[in-house]
Amino acid sequence: MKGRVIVDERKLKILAAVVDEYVRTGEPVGSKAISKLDSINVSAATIRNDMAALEQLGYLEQPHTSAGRIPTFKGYRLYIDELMDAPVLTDDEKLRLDSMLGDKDTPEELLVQNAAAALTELTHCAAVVTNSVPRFSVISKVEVIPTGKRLYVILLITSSGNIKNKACRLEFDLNHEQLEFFTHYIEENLSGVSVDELSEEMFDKMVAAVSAYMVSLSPLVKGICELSEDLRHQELTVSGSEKLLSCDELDKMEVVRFIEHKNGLSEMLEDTFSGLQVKFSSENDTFAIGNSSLIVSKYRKDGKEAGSLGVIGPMRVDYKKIIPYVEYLTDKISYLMSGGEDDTITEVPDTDT
Amino acid sequence: MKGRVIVDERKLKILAAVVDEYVRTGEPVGSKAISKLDSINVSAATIRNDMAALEQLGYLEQPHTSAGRIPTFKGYRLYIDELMDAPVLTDDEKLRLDSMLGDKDTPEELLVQNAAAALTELTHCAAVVTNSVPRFSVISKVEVIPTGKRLYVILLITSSGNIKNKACRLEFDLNHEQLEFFTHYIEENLSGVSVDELSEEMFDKMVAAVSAYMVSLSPLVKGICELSEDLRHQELTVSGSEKLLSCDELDKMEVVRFIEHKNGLSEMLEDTFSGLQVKFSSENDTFAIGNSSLIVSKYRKDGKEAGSLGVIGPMRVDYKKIIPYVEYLTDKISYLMSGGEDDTITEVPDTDT
DNA sequence: TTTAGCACTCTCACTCTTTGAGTGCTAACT
DNA sequence: AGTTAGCACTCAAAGAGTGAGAGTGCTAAA
Repeated sequence: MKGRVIVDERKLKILAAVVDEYVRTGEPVGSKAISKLDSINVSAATIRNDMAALEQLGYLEQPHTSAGRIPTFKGYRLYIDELMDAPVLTDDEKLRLDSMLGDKDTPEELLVQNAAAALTELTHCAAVVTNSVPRFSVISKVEVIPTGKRLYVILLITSSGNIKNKACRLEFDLNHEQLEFFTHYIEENLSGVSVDELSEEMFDKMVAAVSAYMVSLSPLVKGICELSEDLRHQELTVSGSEKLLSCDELDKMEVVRFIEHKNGLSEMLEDTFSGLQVKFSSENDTFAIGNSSLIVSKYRKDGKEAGSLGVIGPMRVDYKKIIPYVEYLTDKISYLMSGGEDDTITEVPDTDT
Repeated sequence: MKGRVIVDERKLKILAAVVDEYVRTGEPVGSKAISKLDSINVSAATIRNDMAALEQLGYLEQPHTSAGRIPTFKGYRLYIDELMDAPVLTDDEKLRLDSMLGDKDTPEELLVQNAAAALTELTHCAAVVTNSVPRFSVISKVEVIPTGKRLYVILLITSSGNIKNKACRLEFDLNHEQLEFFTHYIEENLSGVSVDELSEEMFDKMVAAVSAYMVSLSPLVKGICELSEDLRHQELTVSGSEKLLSCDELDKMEVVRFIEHKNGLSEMLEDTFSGLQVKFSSENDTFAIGNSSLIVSKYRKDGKEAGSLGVIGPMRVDYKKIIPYVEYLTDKISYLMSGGEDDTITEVPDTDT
C-alpha cells in the first residue's frame, strides 16, 4: 500500500501494448517485450512496476509467477472501449468484402449467409447470424386451404415476407360457408396485428370464440398459434463452429456443448442495442463457452432492425480487424437490403479511388 | 512364405473373438486375452500365429509392435457379414423399444423421431432419419396466392403430406383471369404427377407454354420448379450428433464439420437397398467422418419404401446390439405406418410371453 | 500342428534435471 | 519522486533416463 495506484497515461499505453502483443503472439507478454516496442520508451523495470499496478487493478493477470501478463476481460473491456485506436478498412478490403457479400440482386437470405461465410473465412472464428422477424412486422395474410379429407393447410404470411405453413387435421370436413366464416374471422382478428403482440391468451380467446361457432375448428386456431410461435422465434444460425474447436484457449467440451445447444446465445443476442457490441462470456454467465467473446452488430432493413451478424471467438481475438469487418458488413447489408437507401451510411457504395 | 495362409475355421473364430473383445474393451487385444476365453482353447502361441496370418490377410492390424491387434474395416466387414452370430432381442428389450416408439396412433413424423431418440439413447451414437418423400407420392395441389403488390406465394402439396412454399416476385400484377389461367394450367399439368417424374425439361416446357400466354408468368413456373427440387431432395435429420463428439476414435474436427454440413451422408444413404446395411466410411470416400460406420435400414409404408433409419457411430461399435435394434425399429415402424399390415413382419405386435 | 519358452520391442508413466523466461525487490541514479 | 540496473528467485516446459508391463516373433521340443 505504498501510494495509491493511479491509471496514468503510461499505464494505459502499456495495457494497450500488452493487449496488442498478446493478441498477436498468443503468448503471455513480459516487460522486456513491451520495452522493446517503439511506442514505449521506458525500461523494463519501470514497465514491471506498472504492470504490477495494472494487475492489482484487475486489468492484467499472470498464468503463473514466472510468466508474462495476459489481459483479463476487464483489461480487454478497457482496451476495446477506450484504448483501441479506431481502425479503418482499406479500399482493397472493402472491395474484397463486397465481392464476398453480393449485390442488390442477391437474395436477402443469401446475403447474410455470405456475410457469415466471409466472417468465418476472414476471422477464423465462428459466425453467428440471426434472421430475426422484425418486431414491427405484422400478419398480412392467413389462409386455410383444404387439401384432402379433413386435411387443411394453414398459411401465415407477414408483412416482412415470412411465410409459414402447417398441415392440420380436423375431425370433420368444413363446408364452404364454415371455411369462409373461419378465414374471415381470423383475418379480421389477426391481419395487421404485429408479430410482437401475438400471445397465448389472444389465441385462447380466439379458440373460445371459434368454438362457440363450431367446436372442431379449434385445431385450426391452435395450428395458427403454433405457427405464430414459430414466427416469433428468431432464427439463429451459427456457421463455421468447427473453427472454435481449433482455438486452444477455449475449452473443447464447452465448445461441443455450445455447438449442440447454442446455450445462452440467443439470450446474449437479445439484449443487444443497435450499435456494434463486444460481449465477453465472463460478463454474462448464461453463455456456455468460457473465455469467449461475441462481437455483434445489427443490420437494418429500411431503417428498422432486421437481424444481427457477428463473430464468436476466443477473448483473444483481433478486435482491431474484426470490429471493422462486422461494422462494414452490417452497414453494407443494411444498405443492400434497403435498396441502397439506408440513411446511416451514404458513402459506402462508392468504392472509387 | 512358408505355406499358404488359409482362413480356416479357427482363424475365423479368433477374428470374431478379437472383434468382440475389442468392441467390449476398446483396447487392442492380445493373444493371451483370447486364449483365456472359453470359446477358444488353444494356447496363446497358436493364437499369435493365427493372428499374424489374419494380419497378413488384412483383417487385423497392430497400432504398434508391442500392442495387441485391432480389427481393420475389412475385419469388421467379414465379422458382420459372416461371423457374427445373429442375436435376438429379448421380449423385455422389445417392450422397451415399443414403449419408446409409440403406437398406431402416434403421428408418423413422431414415430421416426422417437425411433431416432431411442437409438441415440440406447446406442450412444448419432441417429439418422430420412423422411424421404416417397418416390411414388404425387403432387396433390398447387396454389398461387397473391400477397402483395407483384408478390405471390406458391404452395406445393404432395399426396404424402409434404408442403413447400416460396415467395415469388413478378414484374406485373396478375388480374383474376390471368391467375385463374395460370393455376388452372399448372394444376392440369402437375397434379397427379409423381415426385419422381418431375424434371427440369418438364418445367422448361411449361415455361415456354406459359410464356406464350404471358411472359412475366415464367418466374412462377421457375418457383414451382425450385420447390419441386426441394421436394425431391429427401429430408434428412441427424439427431444426437453430439454423441459423436465424445467418441475418441473419431476426429472432432471431422465430426463438427459433419454436424454442420452433413457431408456425404445423403449420398451414402441414397445407394442403399432395402435390407439392413452396414457401411464404413473407409469404403466410401464421400463420407466425412473417418473411422465411422453407418448402420441403416429402410422402413416401409404400405409395402413401399418410405425412409431410412440408422445409426452413425465409430467403427468400433456394438454391432450385435445395434443391428437388432435398427432392424426391429424399422420393421416396427413399417408395421405401424401400414396400420399393422406390413407383410414382412407378422409376429412383431404380439409381445406376450 | 501345437505349445512352451525366451529374447526382443515398444509404450507409458515416472522422476530428475536443465533451461529460459520473467518476476519482485533493493539499491543506486537522475 | 520516479526511474533504472542488477540480482536472486520461481516456475513451466522440455528432455533424458528408467523400470514396468504387455505383447510379439521365433525357435525348438512335444
